[in-house]
Amino acid sequence: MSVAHTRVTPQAGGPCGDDDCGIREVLDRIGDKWTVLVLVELAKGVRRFRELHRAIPGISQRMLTLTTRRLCRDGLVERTAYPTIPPQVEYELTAMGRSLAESVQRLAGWSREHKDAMREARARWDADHPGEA
Amino acid sequence: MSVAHTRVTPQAGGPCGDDDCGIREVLDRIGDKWTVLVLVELAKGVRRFRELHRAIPGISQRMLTLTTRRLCRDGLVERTAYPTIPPQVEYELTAMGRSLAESVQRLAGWSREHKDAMREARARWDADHPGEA
DNA sequence: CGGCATCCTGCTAGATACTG
DNA sequence: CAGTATCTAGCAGGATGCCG
Repeated sequence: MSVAHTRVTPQAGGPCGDDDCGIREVLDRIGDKWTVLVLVELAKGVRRFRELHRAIPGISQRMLTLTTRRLCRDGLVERTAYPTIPPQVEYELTAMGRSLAESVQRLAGWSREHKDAMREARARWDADHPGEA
Repeated sequence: MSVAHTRVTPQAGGPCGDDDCGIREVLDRIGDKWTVLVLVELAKGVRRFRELHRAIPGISQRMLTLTTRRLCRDGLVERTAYPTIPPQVEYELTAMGRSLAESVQRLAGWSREHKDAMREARARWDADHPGEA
């Protein structure tokens, strides 16, 4: 994801000008390591910070904070903080966020359908190309 | 996108075990900086190396080579080399590759539909949060 | 033309420690 | 509990030069 994405600066009307620029735009948002996982978890319902943290094994507090913040900034997630003690913060998908989560899950569907075929293709390729790391 | 993705090691049956693992799998393949652009360009038809290079502004030879190779390895692209002089290599989507390109373009559609809404959301957020980089 | 090898850099994200 | 701050490493990706 973001993948160090130093914007591709697609000049309008250029070769890739019309149909792929949109793609890079989404990928700059969901292409990173954690965003989709948060998205999918929130698609199941409202979640507190801690709950997200536990639901997504391996994510650090820092990355969860950064990821949720970016999602909020883009209007995909709504953050509600209750000034209780101890503090309590709830995250919830917005309508747009739910819509994105759906699209993303459709892509996940593709992945599940073709996972085996890809695994086989890779095995075949690796067999034919012995000199690979 | 590969995004330095050090595999999330999702234990089966875990909290995110069922519906997101598939997502990471695709994103590990299309989440990087160039894959989707190549995919989309090839969706338009057979392309030679040079043609791809010109069609995707900003990509380096190295990254184009790496990207096409990964796509070949995964069975999404077929590579045909003609041993002419000078050499000539053609790239073409496989059936699976076309199917993925379609899914990806649907996601791009989402992006185009919501681009403005996200831009506005971001503007609003930035206005409300002055202390940001 | 198409591709590989090498070096170098900047960003992403992990680890750790500290606050309200 | 829900963050923030800092420091660091590792890798993606850019630039350049050579080969068949």
